Amino acid sequence: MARVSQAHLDARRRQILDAAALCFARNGFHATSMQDVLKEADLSAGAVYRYFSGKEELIAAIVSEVLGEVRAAFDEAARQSPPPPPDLLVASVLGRTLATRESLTVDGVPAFPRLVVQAWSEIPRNAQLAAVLREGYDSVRAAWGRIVEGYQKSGRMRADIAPDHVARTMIAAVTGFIAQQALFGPAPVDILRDGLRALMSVPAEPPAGSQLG
Amino acid sequence: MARVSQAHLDARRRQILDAAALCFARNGFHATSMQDVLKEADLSAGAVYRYFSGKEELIAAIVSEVLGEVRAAFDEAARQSPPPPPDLLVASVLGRTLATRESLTVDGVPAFPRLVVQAWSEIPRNAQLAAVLREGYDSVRAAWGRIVEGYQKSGRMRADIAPDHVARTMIAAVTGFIAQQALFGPAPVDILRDGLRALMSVPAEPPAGSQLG
DNA sequence: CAACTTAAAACGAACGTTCCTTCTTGACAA
DNA sequence: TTGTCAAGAAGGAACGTTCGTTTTAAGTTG
Repeated sequence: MARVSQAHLDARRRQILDAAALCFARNGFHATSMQDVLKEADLSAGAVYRYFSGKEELIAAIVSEVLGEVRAAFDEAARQSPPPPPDLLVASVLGRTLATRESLTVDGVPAFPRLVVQAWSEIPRNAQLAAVLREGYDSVRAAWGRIVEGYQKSGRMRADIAPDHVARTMIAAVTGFIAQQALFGPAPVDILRDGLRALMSVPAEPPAGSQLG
Repeated sequence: MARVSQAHLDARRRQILDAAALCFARNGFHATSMQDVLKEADLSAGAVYRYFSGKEELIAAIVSEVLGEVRAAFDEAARQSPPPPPDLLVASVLGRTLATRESLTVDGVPAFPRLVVQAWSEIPRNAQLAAVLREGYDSVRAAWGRIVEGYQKSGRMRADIAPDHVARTMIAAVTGFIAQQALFGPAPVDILRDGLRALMSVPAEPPAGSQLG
């Protein structure tokens, strides 16, 4: 096989990445051997090492892809106009996240949430990945903070709390729910949306310093 | 050294566990070699293998400890009487979680949140740990569900949403914030408490089927 | 035929673990 | 109180295995 088409090269690369993602979702990055990946991809070592310089590059490629998908989901949700209320915003980013690579399953459950958790676990080890994640996180935080500011300026949300704190809280809700999916299997997005909606109906303590009756 | 006191044996065991926890928080379970642990514990292989049958047992011991601490934090928060409102409930469990093993730091930041994420990443690989986690999660979910029911019955929260959904949402918020700490370093608990408090001030969509003005 | 992909065997390094030795300790006899 | 001894904890080199990777040869296509 010589001078194959670019499409073929791309397909091979994707085939390897998909096989690796499956193995990684099953066993984690470092408990997965290259030979596991080779077997899953039904390819030989020579073939795989033509596309990736080694295991670390394979891990980095998948982590980047996963983090990129998550960030894209957050960004897309933030671009909705007009900005939906918090419960819908959170639900839409979660739905979009869980829709990525839906066909890639391990034991019948989606592999993607597990890959997200695996990616998190890899961050402390890799400064470059950490920088990418940090950049994406900061950007999402800022975008969501602006949306929260909108809530507050339009009077839909009390204004005595830093928008950034609310943004971080909403992000925590989404990522926490992704973790739940990774650990306990899939669940409808409605759970988080409704749960948030219920919380939104609870009367909170008044702002500190406010006049008491 | 022969027939040393039980206290000494316990101290050695803890010394090994602490060293391993530090290494694991730094590099993850499987990228940490036994020799890394030996060096960190300042002990020889013979010593460590007298207390643990192997690396897997070391990992299992630490994961169990970490999950146990997290579960204890959730349980303690749920035992508060009378049950605090959601923002305070969430803040108290988070505070309690982050207070565990506070002195165990890597690069100056607490190791515990990282260990939590590492534990999550290990779950798909180990059915026994998964069962332990599942049991703890279900129990916390049920306990928090009962609290939410209390909110609803006392009229502090709209009652048209399943208590379990709210419980899962609050758990997601806490775990998501733990993940943030693991990835981006420590942050005050107040962020999550205030963020939740702000969300609680947002008027939500009325229940489906409710009469429209 | 030329160019290049794939297969497969094999390599060195690093891993987890074991094994044997050395050293320490507490118990006990004198 | 002191000296001796057995028990067993710790040390550390060495083992076999497995890993990621490289190399070499065969195969395939334009």
